[in-house]
Amino acid sequence: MRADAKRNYDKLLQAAREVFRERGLEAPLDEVARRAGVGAGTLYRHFPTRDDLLNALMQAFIDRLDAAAEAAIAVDGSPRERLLCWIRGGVAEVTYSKGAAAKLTAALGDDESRIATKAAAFAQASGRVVEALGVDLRPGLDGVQLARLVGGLAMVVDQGDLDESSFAPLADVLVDGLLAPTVVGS
Amino acid sequence: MRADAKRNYDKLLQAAREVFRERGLEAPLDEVARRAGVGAGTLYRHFPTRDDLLNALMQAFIDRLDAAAEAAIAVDGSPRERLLCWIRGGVAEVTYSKGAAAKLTAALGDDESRIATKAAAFAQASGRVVEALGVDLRPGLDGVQLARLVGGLAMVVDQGDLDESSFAPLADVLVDGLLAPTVVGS
DNA sequence: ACCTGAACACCGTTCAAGT
DNA sequence: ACCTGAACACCGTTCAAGT
Repeated sequence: MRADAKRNYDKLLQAAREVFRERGLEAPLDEVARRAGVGAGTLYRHFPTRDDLLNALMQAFIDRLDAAAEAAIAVDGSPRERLLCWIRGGVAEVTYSKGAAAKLTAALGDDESRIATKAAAFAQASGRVVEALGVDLRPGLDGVQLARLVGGLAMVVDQGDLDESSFAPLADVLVDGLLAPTVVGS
Repeated sequence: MRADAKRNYDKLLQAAREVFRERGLEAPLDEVARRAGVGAGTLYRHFPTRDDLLNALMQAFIDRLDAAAEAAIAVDGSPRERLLCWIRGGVAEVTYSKGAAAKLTAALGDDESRIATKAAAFAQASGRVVEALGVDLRPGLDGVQLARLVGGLAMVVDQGDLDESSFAPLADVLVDGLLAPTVVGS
């Protein structure tokens, strides 16, 4: 890639990061080009669709999501506490940008999605938590299912601008439902 | 309301019902006006915003939701079966139109929403199920919380086009988390 | 009173002309 | 090769002119 192209590519990513954070993932793309100081055509050359731009932005997001999963697995406490840590961490990361939860959850079952690799990373991070919790979880649960539930809760938070006191009881319901019957109520 | 105005109002509702069903809740409004055979201005006179149009359409939807709640309460079986019936019925109604789940869930905590009355009806239907299940449910649960969880699951189904086999385990997680600890695992 | 539809605004997307 | 930005298309919304 030519030096000026690389520079424009980076300027677009930085501008998109700012614009999407301020105005959500449906923000006008011409604002992204304008703030990056490039023509509209340059944006479309580098990122043919909005989701391609989003996909490039999401690398850092996935890194944080992986870190949240590792942190949850490493929690020194009960299975319940480890699971709750992942649900809290996962929801917090996935709701970082308005609309991201819906896009990621939709991409979980769609290989054709432009952000399919990011959704797969979300499912894999969930899968690592599932494996770490092992027999403490209800049998048959897999990473995709857990990611869907975390994504669903994240969408509720995203749509409703829920604060901590509204979020906590919903997370509790999810945790109790996810734990193996013998552990529930302990 | 003048006779011709009433006629246009009804034609717009019928056209919107068809267009929203075919193309989702974000379908172009000029298509609604075109199919109703009226000018664009007439649409905006009767329904200043898209959500006002949606709100008018949703009356029938709320009636079906109420019926689903009554049916769940009347189920001759365990609390688990009654709750599962409501979750299945609620999700089925709320996902009837693509995008409806997200709109309704967002409106659950927003009195300013143009569909606030419909969201309130959703919460009340959930609340009736909560009351009917009484001590079988985890303590502290209210209709809004249950509606949020049903809405979250409905958004997951809506976003991912889930089939029955993918939906069932997620509904099971929710049911187990919602039941009182002493009942879980029975 | 209510309706029509042309007109304007906004934004996504393309492409001819430039460097 | 890559970039620019004018141009086109689409759709939401308004409003002057009609009935």
